[in-house]
Amino acid sequence: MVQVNPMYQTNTTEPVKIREQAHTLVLWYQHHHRNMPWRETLDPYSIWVSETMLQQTRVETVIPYYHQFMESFPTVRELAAADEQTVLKHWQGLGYYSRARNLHRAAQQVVSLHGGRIPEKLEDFRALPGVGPYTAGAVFSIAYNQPVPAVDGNVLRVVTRFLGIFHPIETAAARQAVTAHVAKWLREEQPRYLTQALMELGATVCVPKSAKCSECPLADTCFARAENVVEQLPVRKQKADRKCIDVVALWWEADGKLWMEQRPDSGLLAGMWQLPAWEVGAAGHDDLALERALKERFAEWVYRLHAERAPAGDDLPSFAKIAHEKHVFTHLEWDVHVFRPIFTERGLPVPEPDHRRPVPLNEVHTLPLPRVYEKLLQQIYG
DNA sequence: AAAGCGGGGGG
DNA sequence: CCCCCAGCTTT
Repeated sequence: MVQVNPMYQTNTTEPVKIREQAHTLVLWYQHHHRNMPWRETLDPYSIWVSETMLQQTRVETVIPYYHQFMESFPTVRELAAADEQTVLKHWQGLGYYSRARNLHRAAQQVVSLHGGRIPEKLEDFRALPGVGPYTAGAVFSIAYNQPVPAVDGNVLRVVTRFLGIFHPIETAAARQAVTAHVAKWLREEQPRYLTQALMELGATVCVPKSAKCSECPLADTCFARAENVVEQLPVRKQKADRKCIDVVALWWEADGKLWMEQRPDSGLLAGMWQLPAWEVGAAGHDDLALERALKERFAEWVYRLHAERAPAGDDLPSFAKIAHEKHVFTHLEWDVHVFRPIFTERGLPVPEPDHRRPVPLNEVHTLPLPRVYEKLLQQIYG
């Protein structure tokens, strides 16, 4: 259990104070909120889509994706009926692609298990893939106006500052304390407005750096404001540092088609398409070492079914480097080096299409591509 | 509890 | 360069 500083406990947690705070928050929200596409509807499906896109993603980034997505999939039934690659294509560039695949599967479950209506029982909605405590709280409080807390990064920042919670926000104790306080506020106002007020306050006033405390409706009784520790909250644990990995990728064009590969069904960039590529270990290889590594992988792939025709080491085709792009993920870093084969006169065996297949050049852009490969293709096409 | 999972905007 | 964003799932 997280103890709130006793000095401020009476300021913040008395029932009459809770009511005042909730009222102040909603009043502030009604005067200062920004307009957003998903704030023009109470349709639970629309709000669910927007909340899913907004996970770990800024509002400005989401807006164009939201419009396109809702135009293509106006209802949960149309989303359920779409194929996964089409849904992923709509998500291209947003990141965290499991969100799209989970939302798609969840839509199918809504149709098959709930008759196409978004569940109104919290337990049922929460059981859908990709629906965690935040999303459930957001949809239920905003669309259904039910007092279910929606605690996101904004709310964690606002409330840890307001109450002076110094436990790292990754811990269950801190989140529980924040959630409990939000639950008290929710009972005093329309959940729909209270939830959005907290998020809006965190997004526009109680921001991570240079918070605008002079504009804050809670400034009077805010712990961090009074103690001058606004910039020190919330407390976060430090995360492990990134690994850097060299990746060799292949540009192999023949007969107007480009060899592409689909990534595995789980893990990083699951289900997305890229140039045939192989990770070759920690970054820092020189181009000669990279080419050598690619030769090995290439031979393993292309000559696998043609062992008798496999040329000896020096007779393998050589490769010319044609592009390079560094790409930073949250937990790792890729140095992607693209090589083009320089074919010998007798040519090469054609591999069996599996997760790799030749794609007509004018169809490559229809596949869902990770950002880094989007950039590389752009570089190479010119 | 910790790690895996994208991408970009802003200080 | 670092931080962190309307988080969820798996281990």
